[in-house]
Amino acid sequence: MIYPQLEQYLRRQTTIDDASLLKVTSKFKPLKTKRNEILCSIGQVCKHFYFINEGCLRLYEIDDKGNEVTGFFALEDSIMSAVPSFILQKPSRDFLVSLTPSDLLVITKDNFLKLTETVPPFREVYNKFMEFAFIHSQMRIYSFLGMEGIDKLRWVMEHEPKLLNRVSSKAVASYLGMTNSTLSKLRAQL
Amino acid sequence: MIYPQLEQYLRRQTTIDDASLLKVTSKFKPLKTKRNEILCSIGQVCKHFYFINEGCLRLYEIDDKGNEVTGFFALEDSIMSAVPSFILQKPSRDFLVSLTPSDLLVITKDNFLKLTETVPPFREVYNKFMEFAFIHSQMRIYSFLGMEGIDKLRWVMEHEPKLLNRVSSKAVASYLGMTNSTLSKLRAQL
DNA sequence: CATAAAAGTTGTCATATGACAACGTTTTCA
DNA sequence: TGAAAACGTTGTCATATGACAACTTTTATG
Repeated sequence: MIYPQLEQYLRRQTTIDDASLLKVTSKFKPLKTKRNEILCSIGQVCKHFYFINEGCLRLYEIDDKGNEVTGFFALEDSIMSAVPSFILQKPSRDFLVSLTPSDLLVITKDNFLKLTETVPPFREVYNKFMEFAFIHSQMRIYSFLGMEGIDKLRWVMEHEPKLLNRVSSKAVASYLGMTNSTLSKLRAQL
Repeated sequence: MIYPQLEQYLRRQTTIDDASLLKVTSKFKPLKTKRNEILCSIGQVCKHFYFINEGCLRLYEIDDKGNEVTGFFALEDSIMSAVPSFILQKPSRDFLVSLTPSDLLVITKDNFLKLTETVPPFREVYNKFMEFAFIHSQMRIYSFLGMEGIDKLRWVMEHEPKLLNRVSSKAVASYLGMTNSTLSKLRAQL
């Protein structure tokens, strides 16, 4: 067991024999990051995928007005990347950063792709990640398009309570599509 | 060539030999729908995936206030389903309907899953569909969370111009997260 | 530990958009 | 074809939220 957390994650997502498991995990390398360390910058082509042992990653853009908009948060025991850039292998429109000091495992894009082609259970894991990511994005669209601010806040409290403890107000606001000060006022309202 | 459009779609998405292609396409059955025909209703567990030869499908929810919120439109030469329900095999929170009379090919969930397990190129096609769907949802989140109405409208005009010709104003408004009347006023502004 | 920078709070004010209603137009289908 | 329903437009009004600023609190770092 080189990386027990990653192994458990893979076994939870799929049925995988020990040989394949080793084939997969051996391609990952440990990486410790600092607070606000940039894993992929705007303009870079993202060449890595990450497994989070501990910590928190954030994917976000800067919109036309210069405001940050958060696309995705990922916490421990999940995988993450600057997905659009990783998939399309085009310059990223997003930053991928570790919000807190994090304990990660990294795999290169080439190794990642080779594994999806040669280890069917790994392809399944990747596919499940995409399914989850899509369903999650759809939930956000449904929840945030119509709702008023106070209801969006309640929605996150109910559906992603961890986030509110782990992430700065500023980042939460950028995730809910409102300004800092509006979030602060809504919180005061309860 | 039983279903030339479907075959072309598959060949465009992946490299697939004729035997596999036949294995896949033979599991689809033609289905003609009327305008506003319901393919999956709220509460139903979605058991099918669809390929669109011609027409337009819409996935939408009814929010707490009774307003429609559109999660996804799909036009010809793409595949679609009530994805969250299909994946999780839980009662759907969405309606999946054909906005216009449509010419579809349908495959059952069981056959679909079997194909993803036994025909690797088909798994790849499904995976690419999920990747596209996720990237598209993320684009909407980035574009719609911060933007004002007029900019959202401009965004769709630029990125999905087909939609505005094919789809009712009401449906577009529910896709942009605004009311009918607001969209109408914004259109008047140009 | 001290200082600066970042984050969060709160207030005022302007405005984009929702709610609602009245009305005209288009579509549906019996 | 004609009646009824659905759709789209436009107006008025109320309000949630953004913009901005002043201030306090927390965090980062030498």
